[in-house]
Amino acid sequence: MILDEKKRTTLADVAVAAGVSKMTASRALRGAGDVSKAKADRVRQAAKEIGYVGNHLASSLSGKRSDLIGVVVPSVENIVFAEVLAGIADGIEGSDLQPVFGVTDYDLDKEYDVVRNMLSWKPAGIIVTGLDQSDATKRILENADVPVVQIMDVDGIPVDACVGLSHFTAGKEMAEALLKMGRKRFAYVGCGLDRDTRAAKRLSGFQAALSENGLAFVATRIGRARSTVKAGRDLSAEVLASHPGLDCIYYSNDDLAVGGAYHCIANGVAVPDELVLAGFNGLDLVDSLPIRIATTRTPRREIGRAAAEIVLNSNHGGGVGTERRKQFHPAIDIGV
Amino acid sequence: MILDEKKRTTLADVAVAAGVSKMTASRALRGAGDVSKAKADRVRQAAKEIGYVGNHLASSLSGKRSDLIGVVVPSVENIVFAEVLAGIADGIEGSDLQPVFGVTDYDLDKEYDVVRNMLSWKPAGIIVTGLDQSDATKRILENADVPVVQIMDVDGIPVDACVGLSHFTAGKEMAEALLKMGRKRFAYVGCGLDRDTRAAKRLSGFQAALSENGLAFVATRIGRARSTVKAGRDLSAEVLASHPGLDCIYYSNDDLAVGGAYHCIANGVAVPDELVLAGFNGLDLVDSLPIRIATTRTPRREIGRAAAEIVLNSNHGGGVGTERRKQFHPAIDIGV
DNA sequence: GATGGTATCGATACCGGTATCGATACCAGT
DNA sequence: ACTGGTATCGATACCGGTATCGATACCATC
Repeated sequence: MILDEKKRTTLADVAVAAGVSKMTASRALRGAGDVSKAKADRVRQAAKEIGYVGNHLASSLSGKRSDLIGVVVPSVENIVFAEVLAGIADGIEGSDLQPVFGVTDYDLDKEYDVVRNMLSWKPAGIIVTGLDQSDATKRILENADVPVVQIMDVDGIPVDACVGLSHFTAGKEMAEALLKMGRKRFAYVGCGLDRDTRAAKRLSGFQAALSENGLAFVATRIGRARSTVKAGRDLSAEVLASHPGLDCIYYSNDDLAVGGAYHCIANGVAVPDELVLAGFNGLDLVDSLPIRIATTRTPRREIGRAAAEIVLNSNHGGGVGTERRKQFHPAIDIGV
Repeated sequence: MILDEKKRTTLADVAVAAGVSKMTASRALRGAGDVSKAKADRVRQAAKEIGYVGNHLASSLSGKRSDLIGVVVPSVENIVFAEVLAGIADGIEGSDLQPVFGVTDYDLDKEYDVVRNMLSWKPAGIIVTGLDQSDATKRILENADVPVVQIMDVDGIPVDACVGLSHFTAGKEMAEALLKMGRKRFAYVGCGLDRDTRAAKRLSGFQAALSENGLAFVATRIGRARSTVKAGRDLSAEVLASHPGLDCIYYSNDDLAVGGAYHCIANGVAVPDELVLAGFNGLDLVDSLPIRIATTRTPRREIGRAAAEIVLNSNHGGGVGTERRKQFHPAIDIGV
């Protein structure tokens, strides 16, 4: 069987078909200069006819960078990061960049491995979650000669560029808003704070606002499990049982807060009159909840898109013009 | 400044440091045979000392396949696919494969482009959602000489391998369970059925069971928007207003069903006594809902993991031994 | 001692593109 | 006619690994 050769068509095939050299074909297809319009058209035509698809591996190896864009997130199950991914997908739409992702499980050593591994693809850019990597990770990022965008957080010094919001401020502003509503007896419910440094920053911002007003948390419940609706429901039940008279619970995020809402609905706790629940993120499922809870609306998708655009610009125009620090100022929704 | 050379260390550096040839170093680091234990140790030692990290692009270009595993999903915002991604991440853990993802937005043409583009990375495998790609897409998948795993669905003929469940059966079994509860006046609420063929399969399974029992949907509401909690809430309100006396609503998925639940809670509709709500997927947020709704619990994470393992096996052992069709039989949760 | 087999290693040719630089042609200016 | 500049193209050397195959050494067997 001589027919049905499995071999993919290569640039050389295109060149032969168009009657030019490989180099000219390469230039024509990339839109690089130094090709006459006539030949460029012939090349494009030939490529289309024989169904040529470039080999990304070859061009990436040869060229300075690849068409891959590395995305490092702590978890993909968390809808927040899924939405960030969606934003990134939006941002690179039409640019033939492709996202590769790595998951760290909030583990700094794993993060180092993932980043290191990612860099060996010579990505066009790398987007990592948070500003608080280990020193070793930051070092390889700095030396990598690749645009680095740290996302979600801006409370700190970025390696290169960062896009996100101040979690300290977010926590503080939420506390101030709740204080203005007249709330006085606060509890805090959170999960995984030792690993999620952004949640910890929100907490300290919240606490700062409380102590400025001579207050402090009446109760604190920090779970070690993942942040889930179920965990929120359980922890809320515990804290409400052990500390009667609370008038507000601040959660480390919406998932937990929704769990709290479920508990209140099931047990007839009047929300928000008797008790105000406050989360963080402004997820879809919060909006349609039969009761209203407070939350900070984070622009997840926009953050992803902005990060992708920074990478794009860095590759396109040399990256000098781009903003190195893009801070969003999320709105607070008090829940009526 | 001669120091601080940006150049990454390469395999040649390792070879020199270990006093062997590039080829021997390559073999030692990969664990390929034909290397004495003494030299292999020396190479590994040298690699560690100079901090060598292999260049994936070069090895991928040279080798038969890359260390990339392509994942094509219709959407990443949908928590269902995010969980599948998490399962894939689980499955490839420890295998130095990295997932690249492409998003199709349920668009067949875009799917073709994404798949085609993905294949040009010579991935170690490609995981695509669903069995119902366009003919052109199926053709390039067949000819690609790459393990292909189609996920979520098994109602049809896979290109290569598939992992998932029968959506027709899932719909049918749910209907049968609800009929057994004595429900008689059914409504259907769904979104995006024209593009989500699996939801459409569930619907026809459900209808098949109904007509076997001499019944049919009293009302049907098909939205064109994305499946969101909000859409579910709105559509539920509509259908309940226009068709009083319904005793069960089947939704195309849990997101919509949760929206329905929110509507019922807010409007005092007794669930499940007066009205049973049935969704699909068994999401986290359904479990902790203050009222109980019916759902089919799909093993999303397991599907992802199984798909990754099929790819892994195909690369490892030649892939002959692996199962080509893995069907899960999801449990139905009737919601008390 | 000749022969055959196995274990170990390295030289060389790729993989499929891109960067670089020199060659050629054509035009304007003097 | 000669020089200089620009536009266009191609030959060649990589990019950093892996596949292939031949060379060498060492041992057992006859």
